[in-house]
Amino acid sequence: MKKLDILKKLRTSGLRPTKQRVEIAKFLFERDKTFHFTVESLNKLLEKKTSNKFALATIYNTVHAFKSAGHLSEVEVKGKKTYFDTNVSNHHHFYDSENSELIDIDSNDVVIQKIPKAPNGKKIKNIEVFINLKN
Amino acid sequence: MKKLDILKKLRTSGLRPTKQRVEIAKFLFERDKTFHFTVESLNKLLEKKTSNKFALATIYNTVHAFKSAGHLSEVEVKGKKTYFDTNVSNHHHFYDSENSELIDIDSNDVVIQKIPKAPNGKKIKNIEVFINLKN
DNA sequence: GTTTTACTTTAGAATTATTATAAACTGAAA
DNA sequence: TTTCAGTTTATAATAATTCTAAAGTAAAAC
Repeated sequence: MKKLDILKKLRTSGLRPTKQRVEIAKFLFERDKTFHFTVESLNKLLEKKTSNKFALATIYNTVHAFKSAGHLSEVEVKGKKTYFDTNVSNHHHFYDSENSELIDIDSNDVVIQKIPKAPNGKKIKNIEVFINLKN
Repeated sequence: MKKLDILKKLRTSGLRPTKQRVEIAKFLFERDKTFHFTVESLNKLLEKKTSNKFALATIYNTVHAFKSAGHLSEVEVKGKKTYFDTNVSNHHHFYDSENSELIDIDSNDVVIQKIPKAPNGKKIKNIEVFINLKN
């Protein structure tokens, strides 16, 4: 994803392309593979990789703004930190608790044959499959 | 589950049956349906239902002790609070984000036809299916 | 282009959930 | 009963996140 696309991505989702947002968006979205992170890990990586330093609150603000705009998704992981994922399409995860690592699973690699129907008056929004790993 | 069974349950898992543990265990395990809770919700319910009041730290200690002993399981739910479940068998969940409610799904009600193989050197520990609900 | 305006960033305080501490307490072994 | 290790408790500490309000800045209005 090129810089122009980043600007477009931000603008079309109603996010003013400030230098912080552009910098963070480039870091997050200019990559081939999907990227999983917590605010803490993102902060550390940004400190290393970019010359700019961002207030921690800015990273929280930005990540939430990106999530609300649909550019990031939140992943269910046990523990107190929130995990985010640059893959916003419908997909699943391996979770390796040894090193707290998430690995994407393509939606087509999981086939569910049978699921219960939703309770009274509710509908199914989405299904998330979590495969926990051990050594 | 009767009181004697509660005592046995605690003793056989190496937990000294103190009056706090017995009281909390009775509240958690003497019921037909499975029970989902956070430490906060459990604390509130215990305040109402029992005459005794427990230090918050005791509830944390006790819940963790029960979890370590295999009497409670932890459920993956987005957000910062930790959810626990009195159902420790292998099963799945509906999650209704409208009212932060978890509903158990019997293991047999979900059939997975195809899953990817685990990454290099890793094995699959377990599979958790999460069905998010909407209205 | 300058001014204005609304949105954004920032540092630090506040909040929330959880864990640690250390003194007092209590089951159960001796 | 005495002893002792395990437990409870109030409180302090920590960790992750959110709030606040002042200063900064992108983009609209002039």
